[in-house]
Amino acid sequence: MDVKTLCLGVLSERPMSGYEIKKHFEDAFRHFFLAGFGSIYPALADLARDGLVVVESVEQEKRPDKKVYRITEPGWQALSDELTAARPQHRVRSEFLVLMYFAHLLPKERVGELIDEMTVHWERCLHEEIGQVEQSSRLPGAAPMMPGQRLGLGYGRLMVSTALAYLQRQKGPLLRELEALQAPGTAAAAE
Amino acid sequence: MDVKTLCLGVLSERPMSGYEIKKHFEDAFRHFFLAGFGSIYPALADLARDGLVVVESVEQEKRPDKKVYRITEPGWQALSDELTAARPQHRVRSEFLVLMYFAHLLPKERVGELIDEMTVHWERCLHEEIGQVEQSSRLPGAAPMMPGQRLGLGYGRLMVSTALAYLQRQKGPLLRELEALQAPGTAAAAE
DNA sequence: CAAGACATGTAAGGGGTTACATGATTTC
DNA sequence: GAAATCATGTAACCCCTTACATGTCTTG
Repeated sequence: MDVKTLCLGVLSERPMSGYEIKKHFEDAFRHFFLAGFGSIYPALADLARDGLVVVESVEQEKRPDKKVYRITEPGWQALSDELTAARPQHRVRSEFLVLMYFAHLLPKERVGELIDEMTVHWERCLHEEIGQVEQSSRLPGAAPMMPGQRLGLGYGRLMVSTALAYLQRQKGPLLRELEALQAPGTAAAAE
Repeated sequence: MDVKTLCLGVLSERPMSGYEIKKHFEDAFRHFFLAGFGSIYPALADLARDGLVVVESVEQEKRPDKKVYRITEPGWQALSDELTAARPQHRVRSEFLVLMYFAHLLPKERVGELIDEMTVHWERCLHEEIGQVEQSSRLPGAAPMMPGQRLGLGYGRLMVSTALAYLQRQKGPLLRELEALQAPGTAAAAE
């Protein structure tokens, strides 16, 4: 499943510009799918070329023109086909855990810093997410969240908070074990 | 951080062939970093070209020759530099959660199947992992696990089992909500 | 006055996945 | 007899990331 399908997907909710699509990506599936302008704009151009979306230029005052994309009938069909054919994959690529795996090769101060950095990152994730959920639920007329969207959001929050708690539990013990390794009787310094 | 660094990393434990490195990747960091032969073999060739590893061809009876790679002094330095410079990133790419996000566009039977498929996958993950941990701890002389390695393994197990429990909790409610959406008074079938 | 939001794109490059190519041995 | 394990590699391709390029308006 590629960025094109994701664009079609968000356009199934309502017409949007490329810029808005990126924001929507960040709001809706930040913790399981990300894409930059460099992938979104070419994807939209491809979709338009293939007739899966139509474009309308909207002039704006005091702003650059906006190109609003709207999904077409063939677009709905393509989206449906794509969603039906897609395998439910799920991959994690974590440089952080790789670094932890090799923690015994690093100074233990650095290991502590890495854990702290990850902690801060995940805490920000959690707060931003909660903020957004409150935003959407606050607006009375806003489109109600679909059940699957709630599931995804709940999943993200659960994973991040679980990971955070685990890290906090493990940090102390890990650093103590590393210390014990690096100085078993203070005799290992000279090779 | 790329496959080259990961190869150097596992070679810091002991000399290995490309084939063994792939197995090690699968054993040690299956749930946060994967690489196929198509990335490992070229990576090893690059490392050898740059003098970060040396190769020794080992002839075998009834088997193709093996090329055993060993890390060099410059290799240790490069590994150290790489680990020091690396940012602790952590990305998830989940087609499964994208599919759940668009669950309302799918037949609810398909949604159930997707959840079941993911459940089976994660259950297998968990069992294989437990099997491997038991294997390594059973062998008395085997290299004891480094603290960071235990952390990574624990993280993986916790995440997978948490995700599994969440999915099982949410499956029923999700399907019921989708049903309610698709038939609000049995009137939505005709567009 | 700087930073960030709004707004759209291109081009190069990098890195990984997939498929192809080959072949013996062991296990079910 | 088929499938899995052991064993190494190449080549094409695809997709994404990053950097570049441009400009206004608003907010701190």
